[in-house]
This record gives sequence, structure tokens and C-alpha cells, in this order.
Amino acid sequence: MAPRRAAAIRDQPDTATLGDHLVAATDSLLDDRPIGELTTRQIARRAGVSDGVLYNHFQDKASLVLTALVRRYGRLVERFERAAPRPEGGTPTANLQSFAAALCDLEADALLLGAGLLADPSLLERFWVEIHRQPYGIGRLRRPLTDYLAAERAKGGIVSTVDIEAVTTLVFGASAMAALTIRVNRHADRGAVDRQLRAAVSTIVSGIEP
Amino acid sequence: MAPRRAAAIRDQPDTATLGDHLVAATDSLLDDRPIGELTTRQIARRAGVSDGVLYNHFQDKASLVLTALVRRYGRLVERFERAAPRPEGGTPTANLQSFAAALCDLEADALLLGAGLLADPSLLERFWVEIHRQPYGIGRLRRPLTDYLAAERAKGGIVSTVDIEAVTTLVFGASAMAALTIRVNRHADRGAVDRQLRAAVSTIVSGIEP
Amino acid sequence: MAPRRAAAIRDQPDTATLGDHLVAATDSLLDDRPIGELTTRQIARRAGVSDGVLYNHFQDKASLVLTALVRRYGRLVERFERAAPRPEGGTPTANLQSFAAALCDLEADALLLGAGLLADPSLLERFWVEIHRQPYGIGRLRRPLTDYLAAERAKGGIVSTVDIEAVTTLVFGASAMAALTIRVNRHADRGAVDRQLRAAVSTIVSGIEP
Amino acid sequence: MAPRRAAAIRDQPDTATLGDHLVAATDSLLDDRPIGELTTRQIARRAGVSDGVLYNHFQDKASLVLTALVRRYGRLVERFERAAPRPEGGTPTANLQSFAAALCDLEADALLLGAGLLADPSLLERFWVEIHRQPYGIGRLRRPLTDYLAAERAKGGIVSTVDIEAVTTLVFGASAMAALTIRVNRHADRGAVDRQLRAAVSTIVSGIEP
DNA sequence: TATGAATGAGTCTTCATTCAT
DNA sequence: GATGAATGAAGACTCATTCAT
Repeated sequence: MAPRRAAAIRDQPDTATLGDHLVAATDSLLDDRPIGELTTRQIARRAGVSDGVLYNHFQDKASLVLTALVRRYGRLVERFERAAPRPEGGTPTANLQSFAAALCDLEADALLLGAGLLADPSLLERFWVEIHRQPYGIGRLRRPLTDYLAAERAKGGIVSTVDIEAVTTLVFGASAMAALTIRVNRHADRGAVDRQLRAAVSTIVSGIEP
Repeated sequence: MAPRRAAAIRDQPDTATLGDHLVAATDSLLDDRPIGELTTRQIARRAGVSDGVLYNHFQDKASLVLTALVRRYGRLVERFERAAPRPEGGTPTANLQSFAAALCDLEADALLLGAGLLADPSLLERFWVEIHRQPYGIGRLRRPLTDYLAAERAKGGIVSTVDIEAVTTLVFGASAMAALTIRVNRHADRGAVDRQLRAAVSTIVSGIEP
Repeated sequence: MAPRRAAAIRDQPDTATLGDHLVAATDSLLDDRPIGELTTRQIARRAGVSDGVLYNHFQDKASLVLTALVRRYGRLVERFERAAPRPEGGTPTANLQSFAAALCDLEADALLLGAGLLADPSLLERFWVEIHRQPYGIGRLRRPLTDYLAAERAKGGIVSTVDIEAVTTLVFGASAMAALTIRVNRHADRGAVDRQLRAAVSTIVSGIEP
Repeated sequence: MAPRRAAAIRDQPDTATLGDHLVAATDSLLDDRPIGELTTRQIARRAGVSDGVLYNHFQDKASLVLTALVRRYGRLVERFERAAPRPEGGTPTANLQSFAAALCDLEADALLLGAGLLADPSLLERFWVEIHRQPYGIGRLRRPLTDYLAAERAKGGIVSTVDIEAVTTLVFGASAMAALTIRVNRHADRGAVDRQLRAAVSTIVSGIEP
């Protein structure tokens, strides 16, 4: 005899386990509020499930939240990968600019995720271990861009002595600054932010030497 | 005629008021733990003062924490200003590299400050208002670098068509990425991080065009 | 499948829910001390239950106290109704006197209830709304007496032009004055108070016109 | 050398002592809020005086509040005395009605005073003792009416066998009921309340015997 | 004697976690 | 396994009272 299924997922054969359902609920809650304002009661309520089940599937609240966070991070990585420019067409400048624009959106989300983590060192510690256990190392986040740059270099689109990691850092950094402006200043002019980001990318390409 | 002084600061003529003392205690606590894990009791204990005093000097906990945060930010700004390279000597690359290195240290702190703020939207809101009331706009943080770049451009050290804001964004972004690595990965190899940051700055200078 | 029962009522099948148990505890506490000196801790202690349960059953302390107060008031109303004299026998004077005596006891309690309410305007507001939502309007408190007077008037026991509301007000007022004396002066001579109350009722009956 | 005078009363020679000034401040605060919501800080603020002085003039907060309460009660008594009808003109009914109307106003205040007292038994105890030490026994509150009734009886305006204490109780009780209605039900129709009070007084005069 | 900041016990409330059903 | 009420340790905040100046 199979064990009882929670009422909330009894008729949804696609939701494998209640554990997944809880993770999804936690994840969706994270769209609305910062990690620190998440309560187990809210999660249970959102999942349409009783307060206590959580502890049948996770050791404690932190474990559940961690799982949701890793999942969120996984989605971010996948979005990053899809946002990668193709070396087939366009100039390096145009490609990097459109990549940076996509990156900016993504990093606005990553910022929230990261802030929550930075604000809870023990969770950060576990998160760090976890994402390195997964196929997702932090390096994988940078991979789409490094791959593109390698392809572009091979094509001769950029100088052969280029330091690919350095360029990646610059693009990620500039996009992060733009994302931060958007996050921190709710009234920021989105158009101006985009323009500045494009200018920063152009500068990477052209350099500043006389 | 004057009321008594708190025992904790009775013999410290340099500490003007207990309010300042509380801010200092809060500030020092922020070295050890994230904002979210700060309790009024801890603050009082650290200040060597009774639980309730806080409310004789601040409207509520958030106001005290906000004050400490603004003060921290102020220190950051001042450190930035002192760390600015002097345009008198050195190549732009060397100057920007040493500037970026200092920036990296500072941003490692700024990151924590920002993370705590991002995790508490209402505090962020108040912080944002406060910081713009002060002589410290967020732009002032970037000022030392923009000033240096303008001087360098005037001297012909960098190309005259340079977009100074863009370069500043790139340097800040690259430094932030380095700082993030240090913050997030406690076992990061500091030497490697520094090397990558220098490489990123070099790339800004040289560009990547063939 | 059903959650556990609080230890305090686990073996008392007559107590339906812990909510009721808490109301009962609050109610019994109100025998000893005024509303203003009621703390959540005392309530929990008296109920033999943990500090936080209260908030599983009521939105806040005020809601619990309000419920207990309404319940107390309900008991008062029921005691009033049982205390109503039957018009079958006795003179109006004797009937009103015995009624007033019962009323005096009841109002000594009502006085405490009312005092607590008057001392907390926001609670009074909610109480007022609540008792009018219940079958207990404030008028129902007066009903037993108005019914009796109507019956007596129909029988010719009192003058046909009598203003029943006015008489009710007089009886309630006189009883309240007696109750007040008892409440305020702990050493009041109960016999003297009763005698004065009977005299007041006699006066209502006889009038004072020459 | 005379001791220092508080700044608040330094230039007001009519305010004898700071103690009196504090009592006046407390008293005026009681117009706005119930006793239970009175804080020492509010009192000091209202008096324009420092927090601690209170304890130079009173043993504790309760003593100060008690004094203010007694003073309030004294004013009530004096208003009662001035409101007393003169036996020179008018019918007993008219005189008692206008007296009851004035009484109703006064008791609306007395109710608040009494509620605060009933809500704090230890304060009530002390109040009771205090009020009897003063020239104001509780009986003095009733005096204006008993005096009037005695005069009226002497004149033959009311029956010679009248129980003056009983009539006084009835008038006070009816007025209290009217005051209670006004206090408890903020939306009470003042006209209707007045009419009912007059009807009650008429009934005292006429009686209800057939 | 007046000042007003300091004290600290005590209040209501929240919330992660447990556990009888 | 699921349920959801019970638990109790915090947490922020209030306020009468004290006391050095």
C-alpha cells in the first residue's frame, strides 16, 4: 500500500514528490520577498500543505530554502547559457553588447539571490558546497561567454592575445554594476542604464590607449 | 544639573554621546555578523549599556542600524578617496591596477553592506534617501576615479575620446567581481584573484580589437 | 491525522477546543484582577499552556480578552433573565425589590466589566460592535424587567400610564448605585445598602408628590 | 539662597509649587486619555519639566495621579454644588429635571474617573481613604440634592414622608444611566437620552401606583 | 532642587520545530 | 506519511524609577 499523498498534489501526477512541491512553493515565494522574510508557515500555505510536512522531506527550513536557492541558481545558469551570443553573425561589439544586456537582467535576479546568501553566512557556506557538487560550478556561469570569446578569437574577430577570463570578468562586472543601479535605485532611468552599459562594452573592445 | 553619563562612557571623554557610542557598537558588530542577525540585546551588550537606552537616542532599531550603515558607507567613501592614485607618476595601467586593488578591498566590505541592505528593502529605501541627503551621493564614490581619468586624459595619458564613466564602471565592476570571489569563496587564492584583477585592468587599457 | 491536543486539555473531553480553554482561563483571571493587569503570560500560565498558543487561536491579546468579555457579559445577561421576578405573585413593590436585589449583585460584576472597558476605548469600541452582532443587544439586559412591568400593567398592578422604560432606568440606576457602593467601599455595610435599595424601589412605586 | 525653580514655572508666581504644576498637567492630560494610558514621560512633557522631578514631589507615579484624581473629584463636587436647583421657584419636577440634566453631564466625567479607579484597585483604595480625609466625603456629592429635597419637603412641595436618601439615589442612578449611554455609545442620540432622563424623573415624582 | 539620560524588568508577538493523532 | 495545533525561546519595544551632574 502506497503511503498517503498530500492533498495538494494528490491529483497532480506530474509533481513527483511533495518535496519538489515544497521547493517550488519556496521558489515562487522568493519572487516576492527577500529570503529573510520567508517563514515556514508561508511556504506551507503557498504549497497548500500542512505546516509540519516540511520536516518529513528536509532536515530543517534551511535545507529546504537551500534547495530552492540552488534550483533558482540552476535556472539562472540555464538562462545565461541561452543568452550567449553566437559567433556566426554580428560584430564582437554588438554581440557583447546584447549579451551584456541579457546578463544585466539576469544579474538583477542573481543579486537578490546573492544578497540573501551573503546575509546568511551559514547558508552561503552550504550553498557553495552544494553548487560545486552539482554540475553547476560557479565557472559554468561564465562558460557561455568564454566559449563565445574563444570562438571569436579563433575567427580573428578579436585580437589573438586577448585574455578571455579578463574580458569575461569585465563584461560580468559592468553588467553587475548596471543591475545594481536598477535594483538599488527604484527610480533609475532604464534607458540611461542601458546606454551606459553599451558604452562600457564598447570601451572594452576599443581600449583606452592613445 | 546635567544628567548622568552612562557607566560605559563615563570615563571616555572622547565619546561625545551615548548615541555615538551605540552607533560605534553597532558598527563594530557589523564586522562580525550580517545585519539580519543583529539584535538590540547584542548591541546593548557590546556597548556595555542597558537594553533600553537605544530608544533614548533612536526612534527604533532600524534607525540606529541605518545610522551605523551610513557611517560605514561614509568611511568607505573616505577610504576610496584616500586610495585614489595620484596622476603625477606611473602609467595609466599601473595606476588603475593599484586603484583597482584598493577598490577590491573596499568593495569586499561594501558587498556585505549592500547585501544586508538588499535583504531588507525598507532599510534600503531609507538608506538611499539618507545617503543622498548627506554630502555622499553614490556618485561621490566614483569621483576619485573619474577625477583621475580626467586628469590623465588632459595629460594625454589616455585617448581623448575615452568615455570616463564607462571606464569607471568597468573598473568598479571588475573590482566587485574580485571582491565577490573573496567574499563568497573563503578559500579563494588571494594571489590568483589579484592577478586576474590586474589582467582585467590591462584589458581595459589595451582593448581587444585586433 | 488530527494534530495533537494540548496537554492541558488532553484528558478533558468536555473542553471542545483550546481556544475555549483559553477564554475560560482569561475569564477566570478576570475574577481576580482588572483587565488592565492581565498579561498574556498569566493567561497561558492559568490555562496550563505555552506562551505562544494564544496566537494560534486569536489574532492578538485584545481579541482573546474581547471574547472573554463578551462571554462574561453573556453570562450576566442570562443571570439577569433568570433573576426576573414572575408576575404571578407578590406586590409590584416586593417584586421590584427582589429584582433590584438580584440586579445589584449582577451590576457589581457588570461594573468591573464596564470599568475595564471604559478604561480601554479601543476595546470598548470592539465590544460594542460585538455585543450588537450577538443576540445580546444592550436592550436585552433590560428586557426581563420591561416584560415584567408590561405584564403587571396589563394586570392593573401598576398605573396604566406608566412609562416602562423610565421605571426600568430607575431600577437599574438605583441598583447600580448600590452596586457601586459595595464595589467602591469594601467595608460597606451590606445590610444598610440593601435597605437603602429597597427604600429607593418603594419610592419609585409610591412617588413623592404630596 | 532659595532652591532652583523649574524653568517651566520660574516666571509664573501664581503657580505655588512645581508639585501643583505637575498635578495640573496630569489633570489636563486626563481630559484626553484614560488613566491607564498615562505615562510619567507624558506628564513631564505636558508640564514642560524634566522626567525625574516628579519624584522630588511625590513618592511615585500613583501618588501624583491620585492627587490629580482627588482634585478632579473636588472640581466635580463643586460643579455639583453649583448645579443644585434653588427651591425658590419652579415645581419639584422641573427642578429635579434640570438638576438631573446637569448631573448627567457631570457623571459622564465621573464615570471616566470611576472607571479608571475601578480598573486599578490599589489606586481606588488610596483614593477612598484620601477623599474621606478631605472635606469631600462621598456624601458631599449628594448633599446639594439632599439639601434641596429637605427644603422642598419643608415647603410642602413634596410629601412629608419622603425618603430623601432614596430619592437622591434614584436621581443619581437615572442620571448615571443616561451618562453611561452617552459614554458607551458614541453615536447615541443626545436628544433621546435627555427625554428619557426627564421621563425617569417625572416617574419618581408621580410614582407608579394605580 | 531640577535635569534628563540610564536602567532593566516586563510586555506582546513571532516563528522554527515537535508530535499525538 | 500528512496534519496542524502546541511549544517555548527569542525579538523589539515601553516605561516607572534612579541618580550623577
